[in-house]
Amino acid sequence: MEVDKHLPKIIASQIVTDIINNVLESGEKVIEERYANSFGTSRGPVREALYILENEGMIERIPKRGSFVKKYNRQDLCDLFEVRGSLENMSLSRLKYPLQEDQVNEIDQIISDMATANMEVYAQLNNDFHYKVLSLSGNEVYKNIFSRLGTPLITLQKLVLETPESVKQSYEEHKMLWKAIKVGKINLAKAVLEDHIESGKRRFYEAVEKNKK
Amino acid sequence: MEVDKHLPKIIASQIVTDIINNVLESGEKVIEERYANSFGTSRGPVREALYILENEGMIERIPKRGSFVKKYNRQDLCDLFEVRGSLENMSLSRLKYPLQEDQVNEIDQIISDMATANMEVYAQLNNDFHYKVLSLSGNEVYKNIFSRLGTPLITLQKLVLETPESVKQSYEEHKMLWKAIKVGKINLAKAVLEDHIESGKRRFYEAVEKNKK
DNA sequence: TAAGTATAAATTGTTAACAATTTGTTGAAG
DNA sequence: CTTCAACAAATTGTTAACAATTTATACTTA
Repeated sequence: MEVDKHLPKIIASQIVTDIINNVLESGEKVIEERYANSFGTSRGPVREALYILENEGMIERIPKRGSFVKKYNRQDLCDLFEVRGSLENMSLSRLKYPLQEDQVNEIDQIISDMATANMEVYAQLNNDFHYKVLSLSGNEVYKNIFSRLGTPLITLQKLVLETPESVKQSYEEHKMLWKAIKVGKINLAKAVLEDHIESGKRRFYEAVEKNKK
Repeated sequence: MEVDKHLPKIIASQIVTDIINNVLESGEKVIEERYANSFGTSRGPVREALYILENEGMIERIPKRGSFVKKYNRQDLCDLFEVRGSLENMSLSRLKYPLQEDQVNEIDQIISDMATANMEVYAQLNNDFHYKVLSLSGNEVYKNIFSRLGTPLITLQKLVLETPESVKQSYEEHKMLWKAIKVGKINLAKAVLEDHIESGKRRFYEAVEKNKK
């Protein structure tokens, strides 16, 4: 990971961490001055961080009221899955073969890392995988939109991937998808992707039901 | 139009106007102090306006370098069309009949206004139409993403809708699409939408070719 | 002239104080 | 007990000055 000296981004990343770890709860107000104090800065950079996070879909800013941790309901999260999948599906139509070797190697590495990753790491690798696959098409617009959808999904992947079995199943799906892409079977890849999205949604619903109890 | 007293939004809207009217050219640097002076404010609110516009895809902010009017190439714009269409397509699957009467009336009104609108107004109405259609599904995530794609498209619609004939053709397409939605023929609507996207892209390419000369 | 370097100017980043607004609290009136 | 108004506290919005950085300019040297 590269170190980013841009202060607002550092603060933004800390806020995301706090959201993931439930230091900040869903719907909670994020008070500028508190983060300013905890970083020993003024409110300016915190403000900018909040704008960045609004862009990433983690924060909802209401003028003169404040910034709140964005609440997603079940439907919202399924929609995020769905839109992300749809973008990825479209990007598959754009692939140019042969694929670039370095990009292939990167994704190979992600798949390989997935095999032994714990839940937290897996959630991040999962996001990386989908981002890299989308990036294969070289499409800037898709990449841009994707990166705006990804962050909320990472935070919820932890919930979805509750059991080792669901991680295992997700892993197998990724391996299958990647194989289909590598050998250029686009239509197969699209079908696998569609299945992957469906089972992702299903796992998500199951996890939510479980958490209710 | 409602008056918004939130200063950064007012400034943001002025910057968008300047971009549309080519007062600010594509790729040009937007200097904070100039807008601060022209509004008689400090740089703070201008800064926030630029954050907002970054979120809307109109501005690209590069840390410590500045804010630039975002450049879109032909491929980017086609992709924006495509993603917007894809979102709209997905939302069509979510429609619940009977449609809400007030929403139907609003869209009827837009279609009606389109008949006599000039190019500038038409571009805005066009965006409104697609947004309202998407909103019929009540899907917050789709609406959210859509509103992040829309602004750059408005600015370019003026280019696409150069001739009265292309406006006329676009108008007929919208009428057809809306009719199909109203009578609940979703699959027909999807087909019409797909055509609409394709012809939109085609008109865009033609416009670009023309402008080259 | 060309390339590189020191300097100056312009611009963005950050801060701390103040203004405006919203939110919370208390107490009086019904 | 509830409702409402006045006040107090907390928080966001804005400002102006200063710091850090980038960009432009002029100058030196080969």
